Amino acid sequence: MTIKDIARKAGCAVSTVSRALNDHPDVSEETKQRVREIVAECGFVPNSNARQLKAQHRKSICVVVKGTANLFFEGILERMQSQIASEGYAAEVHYIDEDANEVLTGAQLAREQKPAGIIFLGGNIDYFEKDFHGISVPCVLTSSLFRGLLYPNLSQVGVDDRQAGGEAFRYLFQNGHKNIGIIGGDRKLSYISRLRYEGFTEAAAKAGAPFDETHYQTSSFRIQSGYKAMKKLLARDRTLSAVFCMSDLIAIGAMRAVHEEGLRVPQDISFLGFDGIPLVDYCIPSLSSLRQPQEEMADASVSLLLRQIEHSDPPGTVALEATMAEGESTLTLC
Amino acid sequence: MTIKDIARKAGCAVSTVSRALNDHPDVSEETKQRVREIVAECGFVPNSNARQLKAQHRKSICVVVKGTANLFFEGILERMQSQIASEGYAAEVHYIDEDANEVLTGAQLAREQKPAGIIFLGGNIDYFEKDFHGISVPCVLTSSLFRGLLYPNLSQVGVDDRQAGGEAFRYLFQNGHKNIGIIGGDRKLSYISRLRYEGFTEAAAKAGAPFDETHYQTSSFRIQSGYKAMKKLLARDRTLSAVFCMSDLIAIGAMRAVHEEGLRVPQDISFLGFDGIPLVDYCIPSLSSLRQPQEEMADASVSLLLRQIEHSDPPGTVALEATMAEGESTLTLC
DNA sequence: AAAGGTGTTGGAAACGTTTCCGGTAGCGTT
DNA sequence: AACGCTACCGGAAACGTTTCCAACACCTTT
Repeated sequence: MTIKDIARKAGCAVSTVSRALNDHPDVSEETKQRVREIVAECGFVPNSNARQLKAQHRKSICVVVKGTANLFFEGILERMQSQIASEGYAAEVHYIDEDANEVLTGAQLAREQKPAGIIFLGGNIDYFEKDFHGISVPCVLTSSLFRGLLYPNLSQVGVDDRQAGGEAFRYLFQNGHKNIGIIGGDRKLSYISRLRYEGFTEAAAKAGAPFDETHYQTSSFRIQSGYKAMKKLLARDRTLSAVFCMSDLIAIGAMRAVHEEGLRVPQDISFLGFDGIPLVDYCIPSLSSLRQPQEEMADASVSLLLRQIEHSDPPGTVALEATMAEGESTLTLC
Repeated sequence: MTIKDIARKAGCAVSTVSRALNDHPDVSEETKQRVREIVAECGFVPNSNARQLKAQHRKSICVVVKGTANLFFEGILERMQSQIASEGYAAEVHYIDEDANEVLTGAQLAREQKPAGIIFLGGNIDYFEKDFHGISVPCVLTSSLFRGLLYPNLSQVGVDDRQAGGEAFRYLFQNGHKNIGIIGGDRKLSYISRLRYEGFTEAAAKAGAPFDETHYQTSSFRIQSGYKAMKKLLARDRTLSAVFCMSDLIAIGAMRAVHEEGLRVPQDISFLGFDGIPLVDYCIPSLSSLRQPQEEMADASVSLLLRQIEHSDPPGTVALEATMAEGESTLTLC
């Protein structure tokens, strides 16, 4: 079933059918009506490959997500999907491995599929200048605020992770915690982990309570990994009064580890998570968390991208703030 | 940059370049080599629209997921992605609204994009005969085992929900629970909820402990919804000794509600979840759950679909079993 | 020397759209 | 009667591939 068949049935030329379907002004209302009827009757849908081949671009936005089964990204994604759809674009989600190169994936997508734009959700994003050579697709990086990426078409949306790290320290410190542990990503590989760490330690130094390096435990951002990391941390030092976890799932795993060791949260040890996924309110005890504004991140990403696509606006940067959402997992000591 | 440019640079015809790129046997090794070098040098990637337009089909599999931010589907999806990728197909994930018509979405996808196959993950799946009229794309429904769908190209993968419902009852009953509540989906709309409910009540009747209808509380499968449902259930009857929740997230929300009402899990009230997402092991207390085999579901779905696609095998049905994963949330009364 | 086979290549059609360009009919104006 | 204008429509080229068919060179067989 092609446009040709429709043309034959309607007794007109293919070009007329095409114009009718695209609501072109120079085809009579009568003909349009007839074409539309036949199309509806046959359940005809234009072939998108042919359409896009001709158009040389596609009205679709690719979202490259690094890592799965992570309620934080899911929340953002959900919102992005609906925003993208409401603008008349198709959203295509591509999940990639934790350790895959997201920029390369993006570059391949750009060359092969020619989407109207790409959103990188999460990930570490390096090598932009190398892999994106010769590509000029509008992109948004929704993760953190990087410097010196050298790709001229890249917008950025994210919270200020360094500031959030400082916020984490100040919150715990103001509640009387001096002996604090951190569970986060590998600071050599994960830029956001490095930023949050730096923000935290700088605030600590400023407060005259320098962070003890041995209290940093590297972990992935998964729940199992948080559990294991906490066990290791406890094996080294059982006197910690609080732990800052760089994701809520890490914190949930860590709280379980603490529970199994016979310690209570928050009486014996306090926890502070990061992201503010809906789950934090339903943990027992509910988890204090630095909430990243998921909706705003999604909205800002989509609107930046669309402005780049539709009005050729230059790429922009939207810096948001992580806000403290207090739960029951942090004890006030003093 | 098209195949034409490559041909010009290589000093041969476009057809030769095409054959070289597809590793056709009747082009000399020497020419292939030359073409490959030029392609690599220019970073050329063939236009997938043109390719697919010619091929009349795409080497890609669409996955239609109903509902987001649900760790159960995410786990399956993750596995599916890797299986699909390892078979050389591209996986395209399309999330749709909780209340959208997934079959219609699938039909549209089939007609517009012509994927090699479609996997429906979750959802209620109705109207197949109506919406899929005239379409013949291999499909798999990964959710539950339905009857009478009337689409000849549909495979099914899922656990036996009716049996699992019975299993849920027997587990709680054997542990001495007589006064049991259920939180699940709307049985009029959600087929899996109906099946699980029927399995449960039939087993209850058989055991001589018929289920009290007023102990069924309708909910969506989200955590917030589970929380609210449990509050309602408690308002009606505080003497329940156990609650069977049709998803783990419902159970987590419900346990929080119970906690806020000053009851303890499992001493005052026991919980049994459904799905067996990784999170259940990290709850406090850890959640007993009827585990659906995520990996097997993903593997079976992909392999059924591929057999339909590649060998035109007839669609099949894979019935799996939900297995009890005991946690700390159920108390043995006797 | 003619015929046939093999290995390699080029030309051209085809996939299903969109869009440019030109054409026709009907009408009013000069 | 000739002209221009508008409204509508058809033909054909083009998008970037793949693939069928024909062509050619070279070698082997008769």
